Amino acid sequence: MTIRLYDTSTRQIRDFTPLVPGCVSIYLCGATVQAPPHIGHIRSGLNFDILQRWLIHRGYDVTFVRNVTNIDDKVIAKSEEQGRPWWAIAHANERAFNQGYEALGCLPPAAEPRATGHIPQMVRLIQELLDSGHAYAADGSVYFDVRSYPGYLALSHQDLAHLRQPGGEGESGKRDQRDFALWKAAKPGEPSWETPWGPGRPGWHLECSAMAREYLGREFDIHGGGLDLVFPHHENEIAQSKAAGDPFARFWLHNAWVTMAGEKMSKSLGNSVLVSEMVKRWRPIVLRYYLGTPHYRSTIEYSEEALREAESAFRRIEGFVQRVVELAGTVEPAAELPAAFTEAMDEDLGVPQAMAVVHTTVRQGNMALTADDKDAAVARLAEVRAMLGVLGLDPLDAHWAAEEDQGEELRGVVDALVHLVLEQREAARARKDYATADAIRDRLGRSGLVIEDTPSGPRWQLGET
RNA sequence: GGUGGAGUGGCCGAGAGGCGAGGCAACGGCCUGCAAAGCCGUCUACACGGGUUCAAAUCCCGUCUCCACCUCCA
Repeated sequence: MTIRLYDTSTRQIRDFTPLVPGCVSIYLCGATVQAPPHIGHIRSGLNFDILQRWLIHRGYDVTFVRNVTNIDDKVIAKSEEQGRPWWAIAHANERAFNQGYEALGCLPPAAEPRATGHIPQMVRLIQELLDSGHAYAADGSVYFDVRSYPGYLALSHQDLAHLRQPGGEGESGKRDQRDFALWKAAKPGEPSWETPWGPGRPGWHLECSAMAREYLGREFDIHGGGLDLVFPHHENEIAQSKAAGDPFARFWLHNAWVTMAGEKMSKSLGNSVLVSEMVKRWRPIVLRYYLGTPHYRSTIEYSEEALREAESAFRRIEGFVQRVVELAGTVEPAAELPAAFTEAMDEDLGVPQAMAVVHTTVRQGNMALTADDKDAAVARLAEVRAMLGVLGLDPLDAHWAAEEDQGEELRGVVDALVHLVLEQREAARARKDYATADAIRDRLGRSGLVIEDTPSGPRWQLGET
């Protein structure tokens, strides 16, 4: 069974065969760090994190590069607005992005190259494009001549003749308004780097062509990003790289966005839900479940209710995990995944169908628990852990466990205290003084503790927040 | 104007010609002193109008609504 992926350029799901057997190279367009991330940005990182984890699980040696575009018009505009250096703004936002990725359990990339750290590579690429006649310098800027590259717009299946004429404000010397800047001449006071064409800064798009080549070579397997990057960003990357002779990416994967009241969440629309805010209100693992469970090519309509549902659904899974661990101690993840799970994931990352397998396995595990079949329960937990592990959602994984550990000492103290109280309640129950027993349970409930009586005695846990 | 995407039960969310994905909520049952948790069951849906087919949520034609991109975007 091979992995199949939806390729934007062919508009169909096709078999994925890596360039180098056993190895997969991925370039993901990460952040333009002009503002802190909202949950849509992190969804993108999360979707590709799941892709990476799945490829690793399937035995590939994955090289995952996620770039940081740390210089652009908006970074400069904010710098002027706030009177802070451009690099301080870029770096603060880059840190916020990384905190977001980290909070949601995304594996760190092999490299996170920054645009401004690769000016020489960009200059080299521009020179190649000038030499081959695909680019021209004008007024200190360098533009890409879109009409010189016949494959232009193949990814988005558009026709140059049908594009709306762009406004083209502030860019002088363009031969065609549809040409795009490889290099932008510096205006007075703007950050700039010296080049043969004068001081300036990279145009958006160039950094990705230069850095993908630097880290992954002239040809690599998968290039990813949000759907809104298809045009112009990825089209322009393709034009630059292919015109310079690079075969470039073999598969193009694009994730859908998160919407608010039907509209795309975006910095410019001002309908963003910041990751830093969400992490305060929801457990990160629940956020990951919420953002990572729908199919990556489906829009997620943000809603509080859906998040609450995610919390309930995930708690059900956690409840099973906890009960088996209490019964049998820690259970290692299974080496083999259920076949249905693997089939679902192989087909363009069918996470929703894969989650259905998780839920079904949880139900079987709960049945085993009820039937006192410890071996079966342990086996189901091993499967559940393995499946959740691939999705980055295993509650027993060190990443999430560390989070819980912060309260570990306190938890021990609370446990001792609660059991002291529960002993009184058990005594009351033993003498059938249910009024007292229920009063104790209600009292604990008001403190946020949910008490469950089980055949092996009472247990407690924190209620939903 | 060009290029795409979407509309599925109370809600979320898969599927893409024939076997009720799954979850959340609700209700009924089992279990429980009562709960909780869990298990079993119930709720038979695919925007609208036509058509093709033995069979359509799925294919075709048309219509409506919403969203996105067309040089700031994940």
